[in-house]
Amino acid sequence: MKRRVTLKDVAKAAGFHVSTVSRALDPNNSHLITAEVAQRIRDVAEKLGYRQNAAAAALRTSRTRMVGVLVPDITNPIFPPIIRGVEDSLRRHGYLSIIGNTDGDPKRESSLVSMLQDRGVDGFIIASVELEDKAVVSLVEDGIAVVTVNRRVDNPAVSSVSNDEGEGIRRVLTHLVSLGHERIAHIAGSQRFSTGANRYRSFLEHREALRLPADPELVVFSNMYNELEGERCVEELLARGRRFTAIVCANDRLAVGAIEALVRRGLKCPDNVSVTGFNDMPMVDRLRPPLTTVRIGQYNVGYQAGELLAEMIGTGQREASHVVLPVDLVIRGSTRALTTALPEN
Amino acid sequence: MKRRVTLKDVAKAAGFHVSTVSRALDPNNSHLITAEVAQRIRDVAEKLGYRQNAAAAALRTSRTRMVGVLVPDITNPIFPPIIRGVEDSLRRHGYLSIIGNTDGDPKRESSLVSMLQDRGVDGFIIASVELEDKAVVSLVEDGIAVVTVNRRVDNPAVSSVSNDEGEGIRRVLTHLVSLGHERIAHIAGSQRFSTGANRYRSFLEHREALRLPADPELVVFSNMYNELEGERCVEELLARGRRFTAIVCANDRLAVGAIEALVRRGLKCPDNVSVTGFNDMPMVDRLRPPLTTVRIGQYNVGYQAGELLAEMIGTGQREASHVVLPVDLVIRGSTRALTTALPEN
DNA sequence: ACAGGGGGTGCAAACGTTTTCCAAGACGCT
DNA sequence: AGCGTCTTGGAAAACGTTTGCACCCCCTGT
Repeated sequence: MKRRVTLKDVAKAAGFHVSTVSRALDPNNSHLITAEVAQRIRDVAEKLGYRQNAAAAALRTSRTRMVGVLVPDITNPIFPPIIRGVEDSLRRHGYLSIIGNTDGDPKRESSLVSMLQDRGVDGFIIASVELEDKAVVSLVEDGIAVVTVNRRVDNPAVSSVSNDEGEGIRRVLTHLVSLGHERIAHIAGSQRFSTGANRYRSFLEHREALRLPADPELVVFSNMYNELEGERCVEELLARGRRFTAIVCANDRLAVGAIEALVRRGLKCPDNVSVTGFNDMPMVDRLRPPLTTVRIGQYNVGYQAGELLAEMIGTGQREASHVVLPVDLVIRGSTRALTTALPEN
Repeated sequence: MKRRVTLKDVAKAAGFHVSTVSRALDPNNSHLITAEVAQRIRDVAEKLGYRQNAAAAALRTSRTRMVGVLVPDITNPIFPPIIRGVEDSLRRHGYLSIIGNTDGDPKRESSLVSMLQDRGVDGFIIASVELEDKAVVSLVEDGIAVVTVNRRVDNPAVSSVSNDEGEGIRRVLTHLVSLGHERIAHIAGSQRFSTGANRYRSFLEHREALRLPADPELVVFSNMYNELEGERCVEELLARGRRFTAIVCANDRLAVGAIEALVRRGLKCPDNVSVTGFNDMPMVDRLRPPLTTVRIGQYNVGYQAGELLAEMIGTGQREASHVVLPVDLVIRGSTRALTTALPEN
């Protein structure tokens, strides 16, 4: 384990002062140095295998070129592509991403945030955000660069990159209507999450625009985005005894659970009930039936968030911007036309 | 954005020298200080909201309390639970994990490694490893703490935490044999990966031990762990015209592709051919048919790797150890007894 | 009583950069 | 030729910690 090559070593070898070497090696300052000298220095540095000591640079500049990336749980298949997008984007700008899992717990989130602040990260990308998230808001108020991704905080001063959820829901509903469905239920996400709230709001909005029956009993709220909750919500829906021919779920995992519960109750999807999801998670195209869902550009959302953050850090600009990316409806086997031959029950 | 509180501030406020403060705040050195003084200093630090400047500490000690975690692709559902385990374990020891995706590309891997070395990480956990991985081996030779996880490098000096793959394959084979299968095919993983090589070797070994027909034409090698390769391999198997009643796949994704290709050729799983996977990925229990597979403790593998690495870093111990964790056979619907009369039909 | 010892604290020197401030020389302009 | 401006590169001061060493004081044993 040999000692690392420092600026001083390079300076000695090249016959210049360390400050000159520092300038020559920094693309932003190398113009202060005669091109020829700079080149010679770079050659020597290369030959000696010089590598900047990040800690020293960070100490001097108080910039670490690291950013914190907070997600609820990397194990949830929605997030890896987003993270991947973030990383790919940020790496191109020379930033390293440090990922933390919050488990959707505000305590854990703020503990992670302060842990990362101790490490001096230059900014945050946060996917793990509730509608009211004081930790995030206070970061922004402290002038730290923050971009929320996928979800959004209830405060326009916080930059965000998200999907056009309203459009996704609109597409789902018009698709179902075009298949003849009218009594359409909704398994909504938790209203603490911006996704849950958005999709629910859009559901109401477009249901009205499409002049569908506005029965409040057709909406049931889940507490978490998982299969079990999907099952529970279907049970509850059935218990209410209202007739419905389709269910719009706020999320794929809810939809998977919903289908499971329907089958258990002897109802077939899509024969008796059409079901839609949201997100287009991996594998949902391989289920029986393959899930009709809204595809969001997960990687792209992450990538754009990375770009936005890099720009905010680079320019010091703190004015919030809000990027909304388009979504696609993916029609598969879990939705089917409502034929009149079906019994009214 | 107020200035950060430094040791000096605390020292001034508490009326002690900064070195005393430093010692009081460091659990490893606080015993050098009168308990009462140490407590008073800690109180002051707390009140002022002192937070250590990680860059300065890293510069001084040349330890960053960060580790690099390299995986092929975080988007592959095998890895998130492993990463999660690694992170949870390392965080408990005060380390932050930096994740990098290598895409299985040795160039990218070594570029990431050196990028992380520049950042001065204290060690590496590497899941993205080929049987011969010079980058990894040279890290170890340089005295850097490295643990490979899930996969293993072809050099006993490199510590590893992995699954008992041989046992997994043995269980699969004995399960199939107990169902009456004899002509069992194998879709092997790429032999560049330790997983692929291990599972193939175990397949041969236990096939012989179980006195099954040893037809080399019943083995086909995939190039990558994905569904498309699974399909291709089944096509190839069918093209060879050998009879087989079961396929042991080196990986769940290969199995999913295999079933798809079988169906396309009019063969039903499990009715005509039983298929098994490996890994027990999320969702494979919800496929039709649900996949019989080998469950590996992904989270635990990661967690153990984290523990091992933390110990290596802490003690400076570089002697390699190899942890092998047990696996489980999960029997689901993709395997069925080979009988002419199906009772449950 | 005094030497020796040890525990507790202060001092100051690093760690490797970046960057401000200067000096000196080059060059252009009148 | 003289003056001012620009370019180039050197000196040195930080950045905030940790840590070997010196120092002081008090305690103890002979």
